[in-house]
Amino acid sequence: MARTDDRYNVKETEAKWQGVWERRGCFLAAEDSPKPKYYVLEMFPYPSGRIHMGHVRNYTLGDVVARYKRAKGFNVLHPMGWDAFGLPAENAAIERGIHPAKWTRENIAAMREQLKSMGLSYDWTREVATCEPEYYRHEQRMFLDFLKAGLVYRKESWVNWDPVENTVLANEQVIDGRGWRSGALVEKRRLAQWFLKITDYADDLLDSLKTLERWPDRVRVMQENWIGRSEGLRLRWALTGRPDTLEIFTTRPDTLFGAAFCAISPNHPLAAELAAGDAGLAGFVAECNRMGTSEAVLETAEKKGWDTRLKALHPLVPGWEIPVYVANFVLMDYGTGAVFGCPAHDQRDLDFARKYGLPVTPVVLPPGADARSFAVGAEAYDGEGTLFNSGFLDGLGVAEAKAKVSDRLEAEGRGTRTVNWRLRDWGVSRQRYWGCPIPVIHCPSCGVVPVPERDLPVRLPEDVTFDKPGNPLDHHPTWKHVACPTCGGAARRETDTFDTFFESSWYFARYCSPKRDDVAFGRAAADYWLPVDQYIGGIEHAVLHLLYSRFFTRAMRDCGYLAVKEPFDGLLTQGMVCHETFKTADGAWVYPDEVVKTDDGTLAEAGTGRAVVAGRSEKMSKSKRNVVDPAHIIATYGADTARLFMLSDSPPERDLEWTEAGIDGAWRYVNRLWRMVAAPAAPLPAPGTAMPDLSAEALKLRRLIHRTIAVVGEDLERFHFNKAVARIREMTNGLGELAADDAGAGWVLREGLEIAARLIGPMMPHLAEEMWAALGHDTLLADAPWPEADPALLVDDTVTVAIQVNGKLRATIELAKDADAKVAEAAALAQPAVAAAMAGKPARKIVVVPNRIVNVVV
RNA sequence: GCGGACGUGGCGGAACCGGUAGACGCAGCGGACUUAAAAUCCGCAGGCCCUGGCCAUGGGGGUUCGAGUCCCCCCGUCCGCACCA
Repeated sequence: MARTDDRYNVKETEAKWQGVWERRGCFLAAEDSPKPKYYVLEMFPYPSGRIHMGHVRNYTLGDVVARYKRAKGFNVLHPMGWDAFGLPAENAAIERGIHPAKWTRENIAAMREQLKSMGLSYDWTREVATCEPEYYRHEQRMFLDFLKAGLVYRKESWVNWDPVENTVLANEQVIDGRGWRSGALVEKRRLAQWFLKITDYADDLLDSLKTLERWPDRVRVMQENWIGRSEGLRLRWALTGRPDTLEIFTTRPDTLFGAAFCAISPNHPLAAELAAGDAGLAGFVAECNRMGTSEAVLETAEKKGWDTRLKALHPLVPGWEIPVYVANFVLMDYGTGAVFGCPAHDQRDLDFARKYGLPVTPVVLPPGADARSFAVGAEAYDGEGTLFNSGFLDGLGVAEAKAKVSDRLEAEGRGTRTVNWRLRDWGVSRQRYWGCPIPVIHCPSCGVVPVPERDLPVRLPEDVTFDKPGNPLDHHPTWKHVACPTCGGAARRETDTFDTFFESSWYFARYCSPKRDDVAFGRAAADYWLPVDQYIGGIEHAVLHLLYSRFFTRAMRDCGYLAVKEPFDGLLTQGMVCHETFKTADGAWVYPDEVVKTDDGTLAEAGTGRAVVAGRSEKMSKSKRNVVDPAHIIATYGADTARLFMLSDSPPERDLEWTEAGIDGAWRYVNRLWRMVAAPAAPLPAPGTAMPDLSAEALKLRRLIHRTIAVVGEDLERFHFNKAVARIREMTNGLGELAADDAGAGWVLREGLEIAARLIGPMMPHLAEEMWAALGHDTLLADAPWPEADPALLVDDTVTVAIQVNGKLRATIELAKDADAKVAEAAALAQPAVAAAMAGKPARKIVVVPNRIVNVVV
């Protein structure tokens, strides 16, 4: 447990060095440095009011990179700011009567202090908060530039509508089809909204993923799937008794002869038209519209359809009529909002066909199957095969059949080969107060008019109330009423605000010149600093934030803002911080620090004495109360201990399990390091003393020290922080074992302690400075270069070689490095254990891998 | 449902290109110091028979002189799915 009377006084020491760094401006980035630049960025936080362990992990990782790169001689930009618009501020306003602006600004102040207590090497002079007009004015102008460039348009789209609160709900606010606060059944509504044409860049966003070599593969794959390029055919089907046609999109035109139905989205214009004269269908459409807008909900819901009685004529077989259904699983936003179903070769179509008694005709024969007996049971066949039951396509493979049928339908003018994208344009309108106002004006005579540049920024009014349902901007008595900039007549401001992903799509560029009022960022500064060399944040942002930022960077480039097209050169996605959960018998979650061990070894809640059971470890969340407050940990053990724990054990990309025992272990190591310097095991020579003669033991230790420098450097380059910590611990274990107390031992001990301080510098910067000072230096470790290993100490003259018989380890021997294969063989066969394992049989073969193993096969 | 990842001792994790599985730490056990405890230091430690072996990397197959690592099948857990950030 932490004790303030320990010789290493964490509180004072950490505060002292934080003050020194700040006074000396150690971490200010310079634009005129001769050093190479390095821009390291952690995803900026939403100012919820208190930092959580996820922040501690994220910012510790970034700080290690920043400090390490600085020591390696880079001119480092390492900024921090606030993603300050968002829904929680409005919730606070509604629930607790605090104005979102006040709430947000107070939260920022509190969190800034908490971050500062972590000793992070930020250039705080570059801090930004996205909710301030100094920030968002630039994105309003950017939006208008995008508008001019044709990247912005307005269209109607579907939203979750809460009829009681009179507001649009986020997907997470829809629980089982009802509004989270009102409990009212959620409706889908069409609203006119602003969209950014991210699909214009779909090809490039997809292709360029290949160039992002320092991104995790899984993020690239997730983006690839998200963009979802698919090649297929748009195909028009004639309808019986109607002059118009139904256009569907399919990636499987080869299965057309197995078609059993067509299905259109409940939001398809045809569905709306038919519903007008069919109360049953209208009811079905309304039911579908209560389902919510999220894909996960649609895909997992029971597949349901409504037979419109309308028939579509098969495009290849004259006279073949196919029923047209309205189906809840067809998305209006994807393709044409209409599909044809081939039950034999698509699972969803098969489920649908079974439910509504539609025919299941196989048309692709799996390799080796018999055409006469092949039938589809409970599972659709979506693999390769040979076409049958398919007229002119019979005998072809799937790919050939696709080509042939597409050729014919294109020639007949009924179909068009198309590339379809899963990616949809980015809807940026939000019917919310706490966001950046969209800078346009609606005029009854001129239509949509952009706010003239001279009138920017459109400021968010602060005198609003939250007592009525709906958007406070709409209720404001004066704000939305303006004169039209074009005709001067009475007009109305857009009361929607931007999606908060808007702010986070360009903040990395704002940090390049955060103080400029005239432009979002200086061109020269952006050219110098961008792209971000290393970006670090949670895997939960793998698709949206990162994709939007990639799109924004391209859009900004095309509007002349900057030169790069990819914002983040390297990406590290960290795992979550997890903790054991605790519950009482009646299911109430209990905070870990309220759980005590009773005398008989069971767990109980501290206040009430109620029995508590420990559950599995899960992501720390307020709702499950399995949280540990970083502020408390830092106050008790210090920032270095918390940072060390974050870096030890788990690799950064994996989930990390927070444990009391683990933080204790880190705390013990902090103190152990401190004691090694405060009370060294052997007398230390003065700094800079020439190396005396070394004993064999001292030389061996020196080899360990230099090998550690080498491997820790490699580990940090690859973000293997847990391994780096292990290597440093190995080295300090070695220092602790040093027995001799001659001059050579003292000299090597000093070298080892100095190297220890320098290697832990990026991880535990306060302790490292304190050790460095205690070792007699009057310079700052924060300014010291990264240590270099002596190459002469990295090579050993002997190696340990494993000897196997039939692949099983039987002995290990010491051999000269790079010994001849013959020598290795002879040495291996001379081992008694090897002879015993061979049991008198002759060696059939001997595999020698130099410096590693000898495998004798008998 | 679709997509993605992960699975190694009691626990977190090491193991580079297929070459000594379990580095480093946590918990545990034994000892030293202490009146005692805490702290600290030293030692032991995957499992099973115990001379020496055998079995072990979610399960089952395969390739190889040799597989945690490569291939196929299966099981389990977690994450994302467009208005949370």
